[in-house]
Amino acid sequence: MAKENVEDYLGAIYRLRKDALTPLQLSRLREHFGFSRASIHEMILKLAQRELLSYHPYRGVTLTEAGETVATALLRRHRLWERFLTDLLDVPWDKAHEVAGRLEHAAPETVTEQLANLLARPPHPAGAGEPPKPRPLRSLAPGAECRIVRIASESPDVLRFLQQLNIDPSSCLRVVAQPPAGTLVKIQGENVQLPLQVATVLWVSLK
Amino acid sequence: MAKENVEDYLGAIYRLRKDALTPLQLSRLREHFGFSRASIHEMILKLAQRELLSYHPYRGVTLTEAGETVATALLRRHRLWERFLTDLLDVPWDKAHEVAGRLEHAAPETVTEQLANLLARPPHPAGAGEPPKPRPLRSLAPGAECRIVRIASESPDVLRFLQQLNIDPSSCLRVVAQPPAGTLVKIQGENVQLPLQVATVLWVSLK
DNA sequence: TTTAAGTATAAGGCATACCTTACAATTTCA
DNA sequence: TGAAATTGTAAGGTATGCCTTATACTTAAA
Repeated sequence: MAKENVEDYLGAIYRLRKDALTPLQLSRLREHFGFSRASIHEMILKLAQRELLSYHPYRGVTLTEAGETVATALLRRHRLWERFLTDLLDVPWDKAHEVAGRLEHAAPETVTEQLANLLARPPHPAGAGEPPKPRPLRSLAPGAECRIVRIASESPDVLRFLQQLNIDPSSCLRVVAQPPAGTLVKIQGENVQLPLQVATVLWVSLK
Repeated sequence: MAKENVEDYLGAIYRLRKDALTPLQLSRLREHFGFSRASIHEMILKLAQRELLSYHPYRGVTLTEAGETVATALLRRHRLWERFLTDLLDVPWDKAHEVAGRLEHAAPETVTEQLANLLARPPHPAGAGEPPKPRPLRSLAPGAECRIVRIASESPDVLRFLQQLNIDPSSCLRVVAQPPAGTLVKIQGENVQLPLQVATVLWVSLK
């Protein structure tokens, strides 16, 4: 059983199960990977046997402690490679996510830690006080100016949408309106309507 | 047929066939990969069918133009990742070789080119004149001072030997003697006898 | 020229992670 | 409560890249 697949499954479960209260249904995994029901099921049984997760038929799966350790380590590596790609290599945001998904498996722990050191040298050595806490974009009142700090989605559709508008973490914008259908923002001098699907995954920090 | 395997075979053939005059025997590949004769044979037939190489039974294989293109591109990527790992992440030389062997498959061409840009910014912005041309260590007379610039081998034994002595590209040394059995050098204040197997793969630039 | 060493090839196997099809069990909701 | 939708499970299949064993062929050296 390939280490890479194990990690991918555990990582996906960790990330998809935002709501830590309920188990993650296998159909969510099915959507995510695009594999057949039977394949997902097969893998889940194997992972359960290894005690990396527990499986409750008709309910879903939950990571065990061991499984969560693997998943969080993977996530850390993923984020580091992603930052390396975007910050140092200027790879566009959505592509970085994809490539990081492969690099994260290729480099051993020790190497990734070195990568963390490299990235630790910040390009903008921090100013004075604490940075403002991130908040969901949807929580802002019209008129607010902010900077995007996180994109809480991995959906290719969402990432591509943002990519096309040249929006990435660090983009600055002003909220124009918050109609129910989404959020209207002014970014780089242009008014843009962000559909709910997109607006809800953006986290920003106020200016 | 996985892209990765194809590349590994073509890359190995390219590198092992130093002497471009004669085809590379399958037994060399067998030594290199440690696979069975039958497995090597099987892959070679597939690659020949794709016209990435030509196979002459009992003689060996030669890369076609297409095959060579793949191999040289791979080699370039390999070297870039290797430099990234050693120069920016301080990964030890032998480990960098191994890890680069996996990273080189994970990143697409475009990303690797960005990596080349990143590495192009030299840490020691070049001084005045041209850097001295590299020469084989064995060609130096006793007394010569030099810096290692290249290790023209991928044998794990050689790399490990050098690693243990803390010798890597950038190490400085002085030639003490050139007996037939190898090269006696003074490095970091210590006299070390480099066996021929090692001495012949070291390229240096004079100080 | 014969023989040993090296090389080619065929045939059959294994494990993995996918697949489809078909059917059974459970849950949800009208 | 009963039908519809979802989910689980079994059975059998595919492709890949590796394996071993066995036999046949070629080369090179005595």
